[in-house]
Amino acid sequence: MRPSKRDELVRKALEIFYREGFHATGMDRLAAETGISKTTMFKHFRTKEELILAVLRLRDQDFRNWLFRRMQEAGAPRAQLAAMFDALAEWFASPEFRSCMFIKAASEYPDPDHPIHAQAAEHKRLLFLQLEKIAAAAGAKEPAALARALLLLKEGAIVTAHLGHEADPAGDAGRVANTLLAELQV
Amino acid sequence: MRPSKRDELVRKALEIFYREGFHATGMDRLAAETGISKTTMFKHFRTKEELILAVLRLRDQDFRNWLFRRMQEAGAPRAQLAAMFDALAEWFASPEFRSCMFIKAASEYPDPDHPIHAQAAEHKRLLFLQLEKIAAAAGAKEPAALARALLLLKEGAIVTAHLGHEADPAGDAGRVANTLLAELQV
DNA sequence: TCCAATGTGTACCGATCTGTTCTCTTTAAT
DNA sequence: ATTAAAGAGAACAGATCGGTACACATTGGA
Repeated sequence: MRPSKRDELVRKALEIFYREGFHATGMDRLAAETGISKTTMFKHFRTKEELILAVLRLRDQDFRNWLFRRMQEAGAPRAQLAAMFDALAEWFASPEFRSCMFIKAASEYPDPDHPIHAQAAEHKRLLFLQLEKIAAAAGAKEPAALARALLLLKEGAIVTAHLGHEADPAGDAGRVANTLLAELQV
Repeated sequence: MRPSKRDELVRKALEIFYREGFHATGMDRLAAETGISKTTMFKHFRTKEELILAVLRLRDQDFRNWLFRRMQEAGAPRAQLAAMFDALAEWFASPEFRSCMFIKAASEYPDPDHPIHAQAAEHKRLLFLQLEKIAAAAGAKEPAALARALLLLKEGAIVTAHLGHEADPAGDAGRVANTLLAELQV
């Protein structure tokens, strides 16, 4: 199995699903827009659901790699935590930004037992684990609590950036985060 | 025009759309589950989109009425702000909870220019205005900034309650909110 | 060179999508 | 009691849905 076409499909499907939504994007349209034949699509993935799961796996890796790389550039653990909101601000400012793919996936597949919903939840769990580590390295008294608080602000900022009229949700979230970092920490 | 059937339709459609999603719910299935004939549905609403817009208007009123009534029961303005997160905790604990209808609507209609997306955004704006008033009444130095921060926490808690594995997102958000209320205020 | 995997193009399947059209029945107010 | 609006029921339209079948082209390695 040459993986090139498969990867190409997943990557292009990611863009289209992210831009248009899961239910709103049919397999025919996917084939037309990617230039990959339906035959091939269904040879690599038995169902649309399997393709979506592969898309979410790719997005999970891409997003976490991107975010934590950006954070690492900030240097010390505490600065890394604050830098998360700078990274978010960049993301929100990009014209392609259309909220978080996993929030959208959970919205379209609201049943928590659905595999797509579960996979989206797994992404959030992995985010939490990485953030908790950094919070511990930053010397937080309660790393898990700090990580949860920062993630609340992150999710809120994403939703608000997509849905609200606010000028700078990432900045707002970052300011709240900074007061938390000043308090919860040695 | 007797409004009873129309209202009944909107109310039942609200439940089903909220539970199953917008694209995932067809008009035929809506007719079957509500017991209201398709003829009647399309007499009251020319398109599915118009029905969804009516559903969102109803949800906006219901939700804001419910939330701010709960908050008012807490008494003083500052206590009202803190009480928002108690109300959220109740909401999250109810078995019907499936995230925020407006976040879901924006997820399924990602284009900000789409009427459904715009209507969802309007709900968030109205929430902000009401919260800003209470923040001002509570004596906040920057009522708008406080309202934005509290809403970030609220949206984050909603998303996390729906998507995450966390035990008590409303409690987490409430604790962060309390530190903000202690700081930003006289 | 030949083989087998991979891919394309196209037609097709039954189901479902939004929305319409028709006839018939119920209902409420004059 | 009459009338006009409102609703039910069911068939239908054209498009699209996820997914399949089949014949043919391209490719890479032995």
